[in-house]
Amino acid sequence: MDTAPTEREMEILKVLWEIKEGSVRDVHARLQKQSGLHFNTIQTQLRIMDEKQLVAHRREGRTFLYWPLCSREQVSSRFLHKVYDGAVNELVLNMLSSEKLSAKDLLELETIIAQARQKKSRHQKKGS
Amino acid sequence: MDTAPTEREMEILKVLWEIKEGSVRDVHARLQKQSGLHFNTIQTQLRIMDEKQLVAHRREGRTFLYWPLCSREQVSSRFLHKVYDGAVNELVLNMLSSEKLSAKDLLELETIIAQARQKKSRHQKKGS
DNA sequence: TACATATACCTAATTTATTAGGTTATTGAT
DNA sequence: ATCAATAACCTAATAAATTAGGTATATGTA
Repeated sequence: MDTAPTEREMEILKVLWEIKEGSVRDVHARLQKQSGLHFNTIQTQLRIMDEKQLVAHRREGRTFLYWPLCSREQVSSRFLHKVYDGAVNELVLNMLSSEKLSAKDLLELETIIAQARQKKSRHQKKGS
Repeated sequence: MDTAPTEREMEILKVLWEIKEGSVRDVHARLQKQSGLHFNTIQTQLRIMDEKQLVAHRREGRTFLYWPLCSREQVSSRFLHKVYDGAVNELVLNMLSSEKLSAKDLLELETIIAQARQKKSRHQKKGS
C-alpha cells in the first residue's frame, strides 16, 4: 500500500476488513443497498485495487476471492501522519471534543491507555 | 464542507490551519520545497477550494487572503465515521499498536482522558 | 515615463477515479 | 443437449483532480 485508498476504495476495503475474504458478488451484495453500484463496477474496482496492491486475490473454482492487503491500522496511521504529522495526542484531543463520548466510553479509553502504559514501563525496566 | 478534501487539498488546508490566513504566495512558499508545485497551480487549487467552500477569501489590497472553512477536527471526525463508523476506542486502540508512543506520551494521553471523564461526570451529576 | 514584478483571471491539457456495457466461457438445471 | 445464470475479461465513456500556460492589470522602482 503506497497509494492511499480513494473514497470508493475505502468502502470496498471496509467490506473486506469485515468479511476477511470475499468474491466480487460478496462485496457487491454488501455495497448494493447503500450505493446501488453495478456488479461490474465493483469487479473493475477490485481489479484496479489488485493492480495497486490494495488487495490480492486467489482463485476458488471459477470465482476470484479477494482480501485486503492494507489494514485499517495502516490507513489510520497514514491519516495520522498526513493530517497531524504523527501527533496522536492532538488527534485524541480533537476526538474528545468533536465526538460525544459517554462516561463509560471514556473510562474504557482510559483503561486501554493505562494498560498500554503499564505494559510499556514494565518492558522498559526489563530493558527491551 | 460537505465534500471531503482531496489529497492535495489536505496539504493546502494544513498550511492554512497553521498560518490561519494567507495569500497564494504564502501557501505556495510553504509547499514549494516539498512539492515543487507552480504558483498558478496553488492559485487554481485555492480557487476551486473556494468554490467548494473548503476555504474562503477576502481582498487585502491587490491580493487575496484565504482561510480554511474546514477544521482539522472536522476532517478527523469525518475520517472516524468513514473508517470506524464512529468507534473512537477502536481508532485509539489501533493508534496504540501502530504508533510507537513513549511512556510520557501515554501518561499525557491518560491524563487528557481522565480529565475529560471527570469533567463529564461532574456535569452529569449537575444534570447537564 | 518605462520597465520589471506580482497579482488575479481565464483556459485547457493531462491524469486519475468512477462507472458500466458488451463478450466469452463455464457451470448447473431442465 | 439446451438454456439460463454467473463468472472473468475487455473496453471505453464520463467525471473529477491536478497541473500549469497565457493574458491583463496594477504597483513600485530606476
